[in-house]
Amino acid sequence: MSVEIKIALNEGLYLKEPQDSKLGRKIIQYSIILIDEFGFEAFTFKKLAEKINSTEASIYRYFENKHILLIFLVNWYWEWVNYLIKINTTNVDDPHKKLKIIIHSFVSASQENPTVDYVNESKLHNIVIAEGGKAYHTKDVDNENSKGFFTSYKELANTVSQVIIEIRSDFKYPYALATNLFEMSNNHIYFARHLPRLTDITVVKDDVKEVENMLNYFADKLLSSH
Amino acid sequence: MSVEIKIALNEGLYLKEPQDSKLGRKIIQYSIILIDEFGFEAFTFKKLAEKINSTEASIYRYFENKHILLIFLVNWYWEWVNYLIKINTTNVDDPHKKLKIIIHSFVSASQENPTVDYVNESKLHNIVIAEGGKAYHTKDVDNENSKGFFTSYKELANTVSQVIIEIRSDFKYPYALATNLFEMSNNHIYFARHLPRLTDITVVKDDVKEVENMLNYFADKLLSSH
DNA sequence: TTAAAAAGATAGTAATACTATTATAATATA
DNA sequence: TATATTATAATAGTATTACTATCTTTTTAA
Repeated sequence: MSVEIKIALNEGLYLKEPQDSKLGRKIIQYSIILIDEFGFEAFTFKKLAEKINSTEASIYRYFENKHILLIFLVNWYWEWVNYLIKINTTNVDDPHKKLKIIIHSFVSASQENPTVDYVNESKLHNIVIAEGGKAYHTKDVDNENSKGFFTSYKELANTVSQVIIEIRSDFKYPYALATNLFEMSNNHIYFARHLPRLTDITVVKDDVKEVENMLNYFADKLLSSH
Repeated sequence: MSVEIKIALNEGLYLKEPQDSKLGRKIIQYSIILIDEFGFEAFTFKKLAEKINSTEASIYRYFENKHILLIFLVNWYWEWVNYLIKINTTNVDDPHKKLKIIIHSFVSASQENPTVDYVNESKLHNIVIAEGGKAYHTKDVDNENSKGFFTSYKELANTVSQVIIEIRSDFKYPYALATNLFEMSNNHIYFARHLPRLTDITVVKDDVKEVENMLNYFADKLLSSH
């Protein structure tokens, strides 16, 4: 038995649902590979078209431009993490345990099953780490936000904040802590790899347990009652 | 009496020191204004040249490209904040007080004196908030890091981490907390303005006291001894 | 089998991110 | 004050990027 997953994303993010056609899935698959390899700035639809033996024009039938494609991919990741958190926390009652599972999902969702065959979750996580902020750090953010392009992130923040409130209902900053744990996870994996003097932890060969320990320490301390 | 400040930055960041000539200072001044107005992606040397009645070629004599210019500006900000922290914490012995001053500098360095006449510190802070991450989220980060392009951020992180260690010498994550306070400050000002459901605080008319309170709360709680 | 939809092929445009060259203006030094 | 040096401006040009348009061929679905 295999589990079929199709992650439903805001319809404004694509001109034609890429998950429903062969070419669309190839666009997702190879855009992840190329953005991971060359970085977002050097990534172009032309290079992608060459890679998948298609044309720029065909790719433009799916995505308005590469910026929207990036938002699509990052949303996919947010949804994916939210989905994993949900299945991994069902039947878990202790909110402290739930938060540990959440933090584990933040640092290593990419190593989880089930996987979607045209998405390399590990590379996608690297894209979120290195380029994710560019999805919403743009002059068009208010307009894009009004179209619901960042709803998945808000839902993820909401999921996490609910658990935080379960732990301590009087905690003043549940949303900020939720987003901060997510951002901090990505930031410090990036720092450990590229700017190690900006952090205390190390990441050796994708072993992110130090990041996980740090996030658990921060969360526990911030949510402790004394 | 006026205080002359010249912030010394890594020499690899420019082809010719822009702070030493009229045109160079105009490039700094109006690049800040234009990046703040149009965002980094839509900002071009051509637009800047038109704005200051000069030419693209002349600007290219100062900066290799707009990405390096962004790194220059962000470095300028990091140095500026570090400088303010230093003068505002001299003769302050209590490290708790020092950390409060640091946090105040993070959220509102731009409202401090003394100022440099060709730098609008408030707009520069907005650039750091909205575009700052793009300075080091690039495929070239390791190469640029090896040239010392991010030294100012590391020095800032070091300054702050020393104070953290003064407060609690056994704290395991002084650098991570230092950078996290800085990143969190910028992130949550941005979230409050553009993606309010990702945070708990509000920022009305550049009044960032809620962010400041939140950072103080986080820092105190994380560094409390029980 | 046939029509509709999807994809491919090709061409073209405006803007971007530069580089090169030459001319002119400002400044520094003898 | 003349002259050399340097800085800036003016102009032109190129490769690449980020698209748009149109037409043909292939695939799929009724």
